[in-house]
Amino acid sequence: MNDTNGPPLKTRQRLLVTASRIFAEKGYQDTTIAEICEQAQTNIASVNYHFRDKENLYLEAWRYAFQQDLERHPSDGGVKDASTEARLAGRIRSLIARIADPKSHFFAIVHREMAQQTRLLEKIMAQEINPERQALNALVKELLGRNATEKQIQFCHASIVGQCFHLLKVKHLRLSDETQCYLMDMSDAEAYAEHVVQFSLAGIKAIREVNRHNLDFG
Amino acid sequence: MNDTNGPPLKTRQRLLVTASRIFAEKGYQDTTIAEICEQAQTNIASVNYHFRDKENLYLEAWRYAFQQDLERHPSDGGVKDASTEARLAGRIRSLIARIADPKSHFFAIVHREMAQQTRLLEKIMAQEINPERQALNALVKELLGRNATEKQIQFCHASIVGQCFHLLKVKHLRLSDETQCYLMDMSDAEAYAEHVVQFSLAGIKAIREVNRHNLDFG
DNA sequence: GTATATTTTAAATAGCTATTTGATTTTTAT
DNA sequence: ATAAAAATCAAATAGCTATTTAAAATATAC
Repeated sequence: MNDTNGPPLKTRQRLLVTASRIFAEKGYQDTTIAEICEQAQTNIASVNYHFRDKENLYLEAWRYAFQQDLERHPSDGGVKDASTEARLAGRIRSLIARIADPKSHFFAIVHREMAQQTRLLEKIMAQEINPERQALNALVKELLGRNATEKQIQFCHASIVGQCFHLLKVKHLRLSDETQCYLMDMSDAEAYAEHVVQFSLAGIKAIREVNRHNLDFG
Repeated sequence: MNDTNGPPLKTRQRLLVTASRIFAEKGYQDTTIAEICEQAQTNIASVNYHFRDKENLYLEAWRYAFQQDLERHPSDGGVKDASTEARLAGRIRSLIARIADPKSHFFAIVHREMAQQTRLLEKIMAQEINPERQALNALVKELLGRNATEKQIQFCHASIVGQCFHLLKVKHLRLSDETQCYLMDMSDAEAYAEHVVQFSLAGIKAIREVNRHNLDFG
C-alpha cells in the first residue's frame, strides 16, 4: 500500500537512511540486507515487506540520497544571475561539495555503480543525472563560443566531470597512510574545487582560442 | 611447485588469459571460477591446483594484464628525449591508449577495484602504478615551475589522471544507445587524448602564471 | 618398463544470503 | 470495543559458489 507517500513510517524511514549509507559504503553486492536491518534495528523481513526486495530498496535509497544531497548542496551552487564563468564555478563547487561531503551518499553510490552496474543506473542517469549534465554542458558551450564543435563540448565536459569524479575515487580508496598521502589531501575539497575551476576555465579558453585562430587563418 | 617460472603450462596460461579478460569485464565479485574454467576449457579444481584460490588467480591475472598492456603501449608513449610538454603528451597518450584499447585489461580491473576494493589493490598500487605516478608527477612539477607548491602539483596531477580515467567510466558503461551518445564518442580515443593534452597544458600554464603573478606582486 | 610425480577430473562439501512463510503484535477505522 | 488492516518477527527455505576431496589420467625419471 504505502510506497512513497502516506504518513511517515518509522521503520521504512530508518531503512532508507541506513540503506543509503551502507550501500554508499560498500556497494550493492557487498551489502547484505541482514546488515542493513541490524543497523536499522528491524527484522530482515521488513525489507521485503516495505520495499519488495533488495533491489527496490536500493533504488529507493539511492533516490533518497539524491534528494538529501541536493538539499544540502543545490546544483547551481547558489549562483543565479552571474557571468557564465561564475555559474560554471558554482556548478563545479556544488558537484565537488556533494562528492566530498561525508554525509552525501548519492555520488558514492554512483561511483560503485560505475564499476558494478545494476540495471538501475540507466534509470538514475536519465532521471537525476542528465538534467545536471545538460545544464553544465550549456555553460561549457557558451564559454567555448560559437565555433565550438559538438565533440569539443563533449570533451570539455568530460574534462570537468572527470576531474570532479577523481575526488570520488581518492575519497573511497582505503589505503595505508603512506600510500594515501601520495594521492590527494582530501581535507580541503574546497581548495580542489577552486583548482578545478581555474584549471578548467584555462583549458576551455585555450580551446576557444585555437578555434578562433583556425577561423582566422584556416 | 610451479608458481611463476618453469615450463609453459597450457592450462595455467589459458586460465591467466581467460581470467584477466573476464575479471576485467565483470570484476572480482561477479566473476565465478566456474565461468572462467568453462571458457578456459578446464576443470573448476584447476584454479585451486594452479593458483591456490580465486584471489590468487585474480592477482596473477591482474599482473599478467599489466605486462601485456605495457608491451602494447609503453608508458612513456615512445617519447624519450624531448621537451617536457612532449613527454607529458606521450604519457597522456599512452595512458589513454591503454585505457581505450579493448585488448588491454589492466586498467579495466583497476577501475573495478576503485569501487570494490580487494586487499590486493594496495599491492598493485605500490608496485605497478606508483612508478608511473611519480614519472608523471615529475613532469607536472617541471611544467609548473619552481614556485609550485606540493598541493598544486598534486591537484594538477589529479586533473590529468582524472580526465584520463573518465574514459574508463564511459567505456564500461553499458547504456542504451540514446543515453550513451550523450556522453562521449568512444570511437576516437586518440582525439580525446589530444584534447586532454591541450586542456591540461593550458591548465598547468594558467596555474604557473598565477604563481608568477603572486611572486611579483604578492 | 616401472615407479614416481604431476596434472586433470567429477562429485561432494560447506558457507553464505536473499527470499518466503506463517504466526504474532500493533495500529487504524467504525 | 471490536474487527480489519498493517507491520513486525523468528525461523525455514532455496539457490548459488568457492573450496575440498579422492580418484583417474598423464607425463617424467630412472
